[in-house]
Amino acid sequence: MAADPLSRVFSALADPTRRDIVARLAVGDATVNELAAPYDVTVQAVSKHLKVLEDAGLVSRSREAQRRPVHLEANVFDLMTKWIERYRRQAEERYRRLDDVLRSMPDEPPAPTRQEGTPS
Amino acid sequence: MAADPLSRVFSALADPTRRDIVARLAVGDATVNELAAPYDVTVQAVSKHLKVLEDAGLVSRSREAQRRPVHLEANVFDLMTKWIERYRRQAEERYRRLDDVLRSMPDEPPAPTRQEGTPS
DNA sequence: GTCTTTGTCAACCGAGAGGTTGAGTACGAG
DNA sequence: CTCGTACTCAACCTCTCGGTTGACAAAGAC
Repeated sequence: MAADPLSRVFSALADPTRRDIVARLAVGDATVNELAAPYDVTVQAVSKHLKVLEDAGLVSRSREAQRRPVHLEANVFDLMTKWIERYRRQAEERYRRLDDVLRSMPDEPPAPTRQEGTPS
Repeated sequence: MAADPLSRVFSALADPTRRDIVARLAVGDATVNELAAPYDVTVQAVSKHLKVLEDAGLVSRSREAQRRPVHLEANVFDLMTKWIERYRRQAEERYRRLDDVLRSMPDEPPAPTRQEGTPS
């Protein structure tokens, strides 16, 4: 089922229906039937989607009579955001440095490390 | 192949190998063979992973003799970050409001809207 | 008690993902 | 031109995913 938490969260949100459900839940808690209403799929299918979201930690389900209100756990987003920010920053930093290097390189390329066009 | 861009990006990053490749590329561009080296899978498999990343817009491949240097396109992360931030903020805002309501509710619960026990 | 509502579980199905091997392409080196 | 290197394309295989139907559990309503 994808062992690591990060894979679970990413793959949970890789489905448009599930992202839609998350968007709906951001407004407020809802029952399974309420969540299923907008889509032309069976309630069972939505129940499966909720299980995926729950396994990813994005959602929690409590018990209340025969209803199972679904609640969005927004804090799990942090896991993704941290991962994304880390590599974006790293890549942008690298880009900035490369830019500096290119700027401080008037004519003579001093032994390129690897990857280089050094066009004409 | 998942029509919408957001699904493509999320599902591209749902695989640990692909996230690893992204992490590697954040350090600097690399060829397919260099990227394949750390893993015990064939070069073809890595090439497929790169195609997925490329289709998601996370990566670009140029031509340089017979090498195909792979480059990380960090700006696509924005798509995800925006989506995530939107609903996280919304959910947190909702939580804050609920908190306010609970705080400004001394004893008497004034007509519960939905979902409520309010026993006896 | 029986009936209805709400939701889950199990089994099945078709499509796609991720892996393999094998052949083919593109390019520089000799 | 021939050879080796770097990579991709095609076919195949297995396993997972999203959907279905059908049966079941749990808890009010009557």
